[in-house]
Amino acid sequence: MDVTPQLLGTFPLLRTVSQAELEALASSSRAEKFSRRGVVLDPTHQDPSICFLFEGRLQGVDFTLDGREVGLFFVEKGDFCGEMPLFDELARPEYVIALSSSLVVKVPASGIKSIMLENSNMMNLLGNKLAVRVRQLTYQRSLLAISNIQQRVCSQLWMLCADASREMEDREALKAEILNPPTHLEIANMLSVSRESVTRVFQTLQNRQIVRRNGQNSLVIISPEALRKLANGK
Amino acid sequence: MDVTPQLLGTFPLLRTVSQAELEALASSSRAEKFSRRGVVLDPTHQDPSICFLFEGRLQGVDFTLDGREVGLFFVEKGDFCGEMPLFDELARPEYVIALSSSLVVKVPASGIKSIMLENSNMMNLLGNKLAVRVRQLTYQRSLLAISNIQQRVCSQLWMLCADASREMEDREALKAEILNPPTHLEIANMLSVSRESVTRVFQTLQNRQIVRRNGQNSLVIISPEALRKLANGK
DNA sequence: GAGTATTGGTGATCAAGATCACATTCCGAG
DNA sequence: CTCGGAATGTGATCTTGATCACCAATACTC
Repeated sequence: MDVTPQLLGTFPLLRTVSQAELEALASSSRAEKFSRRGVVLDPTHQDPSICFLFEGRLQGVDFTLDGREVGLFFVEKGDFCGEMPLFDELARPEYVIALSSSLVVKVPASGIKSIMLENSNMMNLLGNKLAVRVRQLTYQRSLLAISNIQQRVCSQLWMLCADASREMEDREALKAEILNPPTHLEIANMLSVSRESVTRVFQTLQNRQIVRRNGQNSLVIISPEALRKLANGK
Repeated sequence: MDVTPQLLGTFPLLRTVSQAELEALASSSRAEKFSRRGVVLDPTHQDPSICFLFEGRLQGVDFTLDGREVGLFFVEKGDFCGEMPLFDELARPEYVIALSSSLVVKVPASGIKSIMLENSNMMNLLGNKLAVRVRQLTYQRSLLAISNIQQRVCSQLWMLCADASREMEDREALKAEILNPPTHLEIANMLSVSRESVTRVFQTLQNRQIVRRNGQNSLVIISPEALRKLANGK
């Protein structure tokens, strides 16, 4: 499918890129469709590209030594992913799949790289992205270091909760709803605990009226305060 | 203590910075000495700085929710740390302490930031640093996801081994010696297992002639191959 | 609407590793 | 040299969560 310079210009990262450069990028880019669970980025692939998400939802995943799949981060509409090779020639640890049917624009990393070296606004956005990633990973690391399972699950829920409220641009009040919550199995894999343990934690949370399922794509946090306390082991 | 522009110029990151800019940086920098376990960087501190290590050895650390200290990465002579605030205004998750008596030069982040926006070589080095950090964290994350303790400890040893060989610029042959190895307790904290478990793993490794203590600041990997096998659960 | 895959729920058993309680060795400081 | 504090070594016990073996509900497909 064809990619127009106008389309590329709608993405925040490329807002400050000149018309001429956008045209050059557009001509070497291509739009691709992926269905649910389609592999958008594969680290083994040569010729790396940056993926701009036009429609749908993506997820960065990793694999444990024993082959389980673990969700790492989400990519929402208007955002991009695959930026690691811009800074690091070595094999990047990036696997990205589509969570729902998605439309992405793939732009070769080389093209972006030459532009970004001259464009400090872009550099800043990219650097910021990496910094956010470092913070996220550090937090995930600290989650995995928690030995008590109940705390671990609650902390993860707490993080999802915080993520959700950030997206809502509602920074003050913590939004007490998680949309499209991961399944028990997915949470279990993220935290490397057994699926059954996650289910049991959810049972006690529901019994104590701390969370509630609201249909299959919404989880309501009734009492964020109680959740936070459990997450901190009180 | 006074900082000369010449001194700053010796650091790889600042090699491409002009004399005039180095002078400006030098005048707002200061050299500081830290003794073992001194706090070099504190995230709660306002007015962030980049730390260039002139002499000694530093370590980035994090704290678990229950207050244990966990080593994350090392900073060697000639390297720098504290770069996160250059890309991210928000609270950075960086605590850096001195492992041995160290001499560092602290340069205000604001000064570096304005220079790096114009200096694409510097930008590249900084971006690369962040990318390396992301890869490291991803790997550490995957270590913590391993459920078997023996595998976990062996994987960590394997990583230390790889780190050591990278520093030696001896990329081909894996160096079979770890200098200044962490104590059992430190390894235990990194992997969030009990200190006793680490000791027991080391016992079996020594019994099987896979590793050997060589004085108190060297650990020799006699059979890297056997170690790798254990790390992969074989 | 029937059949199948996915998700969620629950008890019983079991093993790995945490915890506790020590002993020992090592090392630096005075 | 001696003292004190790390670091290491090792058994005994106990707890937690993994594993197994199911069932129930739901939703996805044909």
